Amino acid sequence: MARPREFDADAALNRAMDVLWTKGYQATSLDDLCEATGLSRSSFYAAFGSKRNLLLLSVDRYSERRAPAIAAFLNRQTPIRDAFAALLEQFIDEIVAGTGRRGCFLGNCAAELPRNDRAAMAEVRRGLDRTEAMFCEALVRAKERRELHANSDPKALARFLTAGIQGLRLIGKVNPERAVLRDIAATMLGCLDRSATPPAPN
Amino acid sequence: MARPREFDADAALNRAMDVLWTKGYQATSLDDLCEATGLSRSSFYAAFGSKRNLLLLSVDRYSERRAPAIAAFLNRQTPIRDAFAALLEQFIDEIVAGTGRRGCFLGNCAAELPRNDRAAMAEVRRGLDRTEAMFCEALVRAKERRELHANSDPKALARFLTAGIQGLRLIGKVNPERAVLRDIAATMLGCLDRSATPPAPN
DNA sequence: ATGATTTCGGACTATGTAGTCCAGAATAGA
DNA sequence: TCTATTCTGGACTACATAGTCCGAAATCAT
Repeated sequence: MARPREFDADAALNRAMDVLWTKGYQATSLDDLCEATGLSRSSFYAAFGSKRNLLLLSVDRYSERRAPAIAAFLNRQTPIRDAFAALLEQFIDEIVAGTGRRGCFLGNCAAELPRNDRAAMAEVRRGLDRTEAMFCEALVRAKERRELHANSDPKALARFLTAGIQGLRLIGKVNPERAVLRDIAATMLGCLDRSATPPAPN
Repeated sequence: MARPREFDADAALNRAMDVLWTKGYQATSLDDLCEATGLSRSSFYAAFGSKRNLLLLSVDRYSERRAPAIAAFLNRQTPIRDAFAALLEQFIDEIVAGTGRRGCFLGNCAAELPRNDRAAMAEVRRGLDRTEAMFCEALVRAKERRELHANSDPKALARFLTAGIQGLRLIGKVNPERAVLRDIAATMLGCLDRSATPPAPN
């Protein structure tokens, strides 16, 4: 029994996240956020509480939106090596094209946020843990399919791939050359080959 | 024939770099820098021109200071694999201890700086290229010593290791657990083994 | 000592910032 | 229509910021 809000808080969060991702937290002003979302200051504070709180919401939203995109690669009916190759290839394509030049939002936050902001750090960590877990599950399944050696360690591989992708995307911000990124990705994938079971000779 | 300056510009730059490294560029105020260096505002501007210019100088200084530390590892008379293992181990020790929790200054800058700041990006890139080149030279020497397979690609390996270390240090900011970092480092080193020549059987 | 010259401390400016607040607009129910 | 309730625009506050400026202090050559 009152005036309904004139904006879609969910869409506003998406747009706000996008600005934080592109410009970085510190470099984004409230005016930037209000402009991007179309909200007035009062609506902004009613919806998100504070700039700092918006960051936490944005990090969460980012990893929520990112999960299905990654899952799409990992759930393909192809060898796990090919799945990761395709995933890396897409990151590289986006970097070279320019759209991927802003890096990973989680990585950017990890680099930029002060160490004493424990809540934000925890939120970033949750996001990274999430993709690591997805990687790990896919690798376990691959191991069950005998695509990986019996002595390979899916968890270690997942951790490595998570870190490696962060490294790749970070380098991409500064050095967006396909040749460079391809070298990185190819060598990374070699780690999967190393723990891969060679195709049965019969 | 005039009053001599009362401070050591070189030492001031080191201290300023340290603050930028620890707090990040945007989050560091001129007051922070003046306090850390002991300079007054006028002296600061006389010495460094601007905050932005200090950043460029700091990035350069960082990679200058970092080079010999890395070289010390790579010039050891040990197999290249052991050299990198020791290097990674040290990064991990520093992260776990806390001193390494601020990450790599170059990586932090790459993540934080706006994409349109081409000069700063170029400076960061120069720093990363420098360590990549050092890695590459060491790997070429190792290949000549037959520690690596004849078909291994030192340049690709160097690029991979540069990116991988960035990933490791980034993860370390958020997830400073030895077990995690060890998994990452161990898997990374596996890429060297893969292109290593197995010890001669005789 | 004197004067030319440079450095230093810190006050000052102009702008940008996150966050608050309220008067008026818009709605839903009576 | 009238009222209670919620939303919105934007003015406003209080403070932090990067950078400027100038009088005073310190030095060196003469």
